[in-house]
Amino acid sequence: MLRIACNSTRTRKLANEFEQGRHTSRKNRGRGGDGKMTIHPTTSGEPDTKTRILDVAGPLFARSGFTGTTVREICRAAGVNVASIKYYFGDKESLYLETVRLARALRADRYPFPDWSDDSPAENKLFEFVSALLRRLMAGQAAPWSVQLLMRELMEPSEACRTLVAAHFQPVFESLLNIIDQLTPQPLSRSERLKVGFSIIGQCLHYRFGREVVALLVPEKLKNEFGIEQLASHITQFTLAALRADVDLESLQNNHS
Amino acid sequence: MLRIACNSTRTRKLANEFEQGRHTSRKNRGRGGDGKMTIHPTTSGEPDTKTRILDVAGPLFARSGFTGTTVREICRAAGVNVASIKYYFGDKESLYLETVRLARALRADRYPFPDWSDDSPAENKLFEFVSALLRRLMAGQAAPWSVQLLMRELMEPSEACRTLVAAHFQPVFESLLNIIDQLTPQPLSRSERLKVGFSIIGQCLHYRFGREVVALLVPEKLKNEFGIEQLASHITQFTLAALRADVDLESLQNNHS
DNA sequence: GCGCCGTTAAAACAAGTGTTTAATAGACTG
DNA sequence: CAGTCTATTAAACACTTGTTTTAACGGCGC
Repeated sequence: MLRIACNSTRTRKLANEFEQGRHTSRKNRGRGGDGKMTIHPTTSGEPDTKTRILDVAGPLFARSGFTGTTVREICRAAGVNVASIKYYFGDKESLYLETVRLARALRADRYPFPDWSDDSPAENKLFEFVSALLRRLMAGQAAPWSVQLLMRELMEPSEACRTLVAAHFQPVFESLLNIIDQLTPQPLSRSERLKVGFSIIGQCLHYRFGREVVALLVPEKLKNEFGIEQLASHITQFTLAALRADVDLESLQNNHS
Repeated sequence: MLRIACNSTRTRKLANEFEQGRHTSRKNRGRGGDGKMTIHPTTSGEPDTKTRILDVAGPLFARSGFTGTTVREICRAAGVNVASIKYYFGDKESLYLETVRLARALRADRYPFPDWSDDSPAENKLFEFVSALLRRLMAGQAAPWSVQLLMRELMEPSEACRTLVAAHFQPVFESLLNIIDQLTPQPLSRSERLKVGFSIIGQCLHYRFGREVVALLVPEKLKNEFGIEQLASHITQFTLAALRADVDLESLQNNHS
């Protein structure tokens, strides 16, 4: 079971660690940022301005996206002046990039995808994978902002952090492919392997991306049969059945033109 | 095979027919719009201003969405003054609504989903369905703007036309459910039926919604194995296999807690 | 002619946007 | 204390957004 509560104190701490080696963005023409890096002038427990901005920008960007979030909104929430963004990050886009990087760092540290020991049967691993993915996708409001932000980037990556996001999701997908390998007695072709992988995460992602359609098409009284556990169970069964019977269908390959 | 070319002359004509019974929006405080409906003052072939706006707003909204499109952009493209939008539609949102309605009318008239005769085997119907859906989803730039716009609304419906869009996609989904019924010897439970339907369209939609991820995860040299025909073939086989073997898996139902 | 009416045009409006300036306060150093 | 550097502020800047005003144009009946 995944913990999805977000400890804000820990977030701030990690944000601080993270900024140490990172905060020289290319457009940083401000007087702050790079330089001799004085250790916090105020020795009180109060987090400094830069940390406060990052702390508050994450959830906002995660909720409303890049263009949907204004710098004034961020600064108001953080209780700082609008000029601080230029001072510490250069411009809005650099702040966004920094936020995505922070999200990735938080996620990698605290929410690694389960790396199951090899003794459990592959069927269980598949269920666990689907279940975990669904949980993250559907958490929505309840999910930590880092998850929301990365999911948003997964849907429509910004040009700037496309590779960053790819690097983040690649190993997840890779572990799914490994599970698939364990489920298929004879190895699939490279492209078949990928397509099966996409069929699985496609079934999962649909409940997020197509959330609105699902809500419209499922009658109210059946909604209680669409819980995460039940969906994960269905997707797992559907996939296992497809993989079991896959061999019989090779003959149908060229049935259609 | 579906025709996806968009005849602009025909579009204009339909737009005119369409406006006849429709163009009294609630916020229409302008002098034009409702009233005695004078038949085109200029008898030349040149389309009037309202039609020109609608004609040009459709593709723009389809490409960039509601907030991504500015009224000035529309008016510049249509060669009309910005005030015309208030005059004919009241405001931007009403124009957008009108555009969605027009898209729906165009789609319903010209691109009905295939309503196969009952003699062809259900397996073929499934392939045709998946193939048609994929084609519409992936057409992207090449698709008529009406399809693009409705697909956009499918992903994130505007509050205003949620029911409109639902009414549009409902019968499509219904026909998929019918195909599923024909493929399963003993009838599925109501929720199972829906879940199988979602598994199918989920696999399809993923190649649109998760387009970016797919592009990142498929190595360049395998890209040619991800054409629409091949994907449709895979999804069809995957689904058929799952449905065939579905019975054996009922026992696994309560395997996980 | 004259006024009427539907239509269009240019300009202004008010409220945003990201960004930048110039000034200020507060430390620390010489 | 003066000087310098960091940090922060209020205000302005330049621009875009949707919307609205005001005036002018052009055909029409009288």
